[in-house]
Amino acid sequence: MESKAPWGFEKKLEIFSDAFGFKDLPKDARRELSVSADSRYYKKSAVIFGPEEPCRYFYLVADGLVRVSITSTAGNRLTYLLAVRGEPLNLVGPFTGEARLMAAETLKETTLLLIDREAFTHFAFQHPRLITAIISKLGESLDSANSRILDMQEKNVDQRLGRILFTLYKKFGTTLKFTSTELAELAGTTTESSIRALSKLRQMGVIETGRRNITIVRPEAIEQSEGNAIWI
Amino acid sequence: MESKAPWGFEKKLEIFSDAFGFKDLPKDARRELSVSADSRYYKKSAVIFGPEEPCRYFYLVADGLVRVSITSTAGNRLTYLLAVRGEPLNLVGPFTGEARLMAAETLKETTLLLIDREAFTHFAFQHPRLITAIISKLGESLDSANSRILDMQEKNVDQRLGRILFTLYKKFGTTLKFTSTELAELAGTTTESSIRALSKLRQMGVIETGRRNITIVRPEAIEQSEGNAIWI
DNA sequence: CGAAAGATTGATTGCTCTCAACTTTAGTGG
DNA sequence: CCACTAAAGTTGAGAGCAATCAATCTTTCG
Repeated sequence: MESKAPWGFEKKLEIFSDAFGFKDLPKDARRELSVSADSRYYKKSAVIFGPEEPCRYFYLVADGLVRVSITSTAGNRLTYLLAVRGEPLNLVGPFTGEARLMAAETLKETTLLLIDREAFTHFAFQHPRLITAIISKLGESLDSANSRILDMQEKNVDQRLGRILFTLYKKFGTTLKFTSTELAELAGTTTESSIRALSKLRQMGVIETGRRNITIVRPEAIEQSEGNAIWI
Repeated sequence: MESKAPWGFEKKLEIFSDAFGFKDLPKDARRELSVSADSRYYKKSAVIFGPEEPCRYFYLVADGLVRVSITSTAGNRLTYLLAVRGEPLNLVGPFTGEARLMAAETLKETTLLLIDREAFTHFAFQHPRLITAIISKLGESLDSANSRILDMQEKNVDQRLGRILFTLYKKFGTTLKFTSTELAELAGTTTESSIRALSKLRQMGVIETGRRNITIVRPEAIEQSEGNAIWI
């Protein structure tokens, strides 16, 4: 586990050298960013930003796990992104400054790198590659969201949950530390339905389950043949 | 109806002076674009680009109506954007050049302005305002898509169709020239269910219906109180 | 006038949400 | 260290919505 102390220049540089959109930038540019970025420690279940909240910083996960989600007026939460080391939380906010629907909170102890939004956009405009990476990532997210809409329409809960598990498997490996409720918020269903779907997969020997713990035993059984990938 | 002849400089400039993301650019910049843009005429129901097709141009609607949609392997189509004069069809493609899931086809006779993708991105990188507009628009689309996922989960067909009708009303006015199938593809349901929902609204005196024709009589009856807007 | 597109209605089925009750596990304060 | 409590997991029963299948009718257009 990383310490709560502020991160030094070298450690910050290491993140940027390894992170989405930044790794391909010239070293000088990454140094520049490392200087202007502050690290901030969050304990588990801490709120990073809420919906309707104007954007002040660009956030990059340095260590830990962050859930980015939107919540409907009816109270249903849709998890949109589970961000790990090297992933940004808000690609749009820095450019507009405006509030969106999204909220971000930590699912583990987490350290973020923060860059003042104006400083970030000023930097980005000088680096077309970064802009391209941002737009490309937004495009992927859009494709992913649209695929999820189609899934809601034509796939049943079992299939949606299978897709979610496979996506998580690719991102986190065979051991998934999530509750049934968290999976439900990814699959767009209820906790009960997600438990029932997990139950079937357990009986088929595809997964093993424990409290806050799912092990993928036979990933090939839930592999998605179709294109339409989902990113989480 | 616009002619099939190529558009002259002045008419192209007029579009850019009136279009999303471009209207705030300096006049010289808009002139420059008008020179590099070609106009192209499409008849009704023509395919502009298909899925899995690499991107060669940036497209802007000069006149007409274009549907941008994705189709699942099961054959269900989800309409993602109904683009009218001044709206772009593909904000991401020009930057990545890669194929996405989307397809675009005309719903009316349509004229598009095409800009070679490299020329467009080169131009965009020189105009931060345009970049900001693009990223902002992608953010809105993402919020819209996520709202639609939540709607699929917690709203019934009647409510979803009401929201679609109200959104179309704001964009096109009281007279909507769409089939029940097209509405179904917007609301994420089947043609039959969309007809049944329309039927209820007709009986309540909210709309009047005809072949390929819906008139919104009492828009306030379907006005959405909640935030979570949808853009189409 | 024939054919295709669009609109409509009915009947049936099944999925999944909801509500409810209960068990198990982990964590915490006395 | 134990009792208590909250979180998480589990299962069952019931109800309702909407997809599906099927049949029919109307309108438009070549």
